Amino acid sequence: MVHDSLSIGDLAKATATKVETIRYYERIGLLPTPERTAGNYRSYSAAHLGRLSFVRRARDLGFSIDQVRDLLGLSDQRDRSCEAVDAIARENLAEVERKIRDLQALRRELGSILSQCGCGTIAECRIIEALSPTAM
Amino acid sequence: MVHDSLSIGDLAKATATKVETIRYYERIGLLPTPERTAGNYRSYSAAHLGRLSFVRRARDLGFSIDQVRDLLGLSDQRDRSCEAVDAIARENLAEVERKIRDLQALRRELGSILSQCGCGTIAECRIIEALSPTAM
DNA sequence: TATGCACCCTGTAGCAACTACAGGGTCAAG
DNA sequence: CTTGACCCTGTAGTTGCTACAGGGTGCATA
Repeated sequence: MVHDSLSIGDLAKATATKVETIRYYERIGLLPTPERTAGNYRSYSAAHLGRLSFVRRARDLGFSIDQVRDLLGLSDQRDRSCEAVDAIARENLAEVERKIRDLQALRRELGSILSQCGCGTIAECRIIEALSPTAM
Repeated sequence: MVHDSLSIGDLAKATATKVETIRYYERIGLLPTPERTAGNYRSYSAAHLGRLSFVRRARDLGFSIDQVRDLLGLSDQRDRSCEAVDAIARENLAEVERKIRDLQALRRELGSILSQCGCGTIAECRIIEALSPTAM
């Protein structure tokens, strides 16, 4: 591992992201501006790869860009006051736990649809109930 | 429970949704067109409430409108062929399980940030690693 | 050496999924 | 009978991408 630098296309492939999306994240300050080659090509490191992977997964889990920024801030600004970090972490933890519960309910329901299947029609589908307020 | 009909504002409050968003969902066919009162106000039932709750939660979990439509289809069209339903359920189950794994990794990391806190600064933050490809 | 071809660059415009008015009607309370 | 909270339709703006247009880079290969 002497010069493990990635082109924007490599990074895009490695993270299943569109090249345009990476440039967009750079423009809005979610990814740091990378080095440039002699020919003005962006040149990324493993750190960029890790950060972009995180962003993509967090976005896929339904966090907004601003929430992702907060989460990234937890690792970026470790010289920040502990109270601020704690508040962000605590808030996000509660949301993460709620999402896990919702997804587990959805998984149960999808699983039961699959186990009913192999017959003709669905006996009784409770998929809407799975994510309804009473299932909290 | 004789006449449990809700105004659009009631429904909005009950599901933490903007009134405009509910009308938007109706326009794109995600919510059925409700009854109208004499004064042309939308009048919703408990079924609408359940459906909208489901939509909001699924959206919050990172599913696209089209994916939500598919999931709703699982409960709406129970006369559909079993193979189609099975395919949709199976595909979504895999995605749900991946999201649960990602959220659990994120929860672990947020939890460890909180347990470290109460001191001065963060010892070592692995929040990015929590959602990096190797954590799969 | 040149000439593809795949890739990169900076724009800018379009799309998805809301969100926020503008301009006006409905209705229960006082 | 009017005032304020709510509702209506319609359209324009915002967020988070996504897709070109018009052009440069760089390597293989004829």
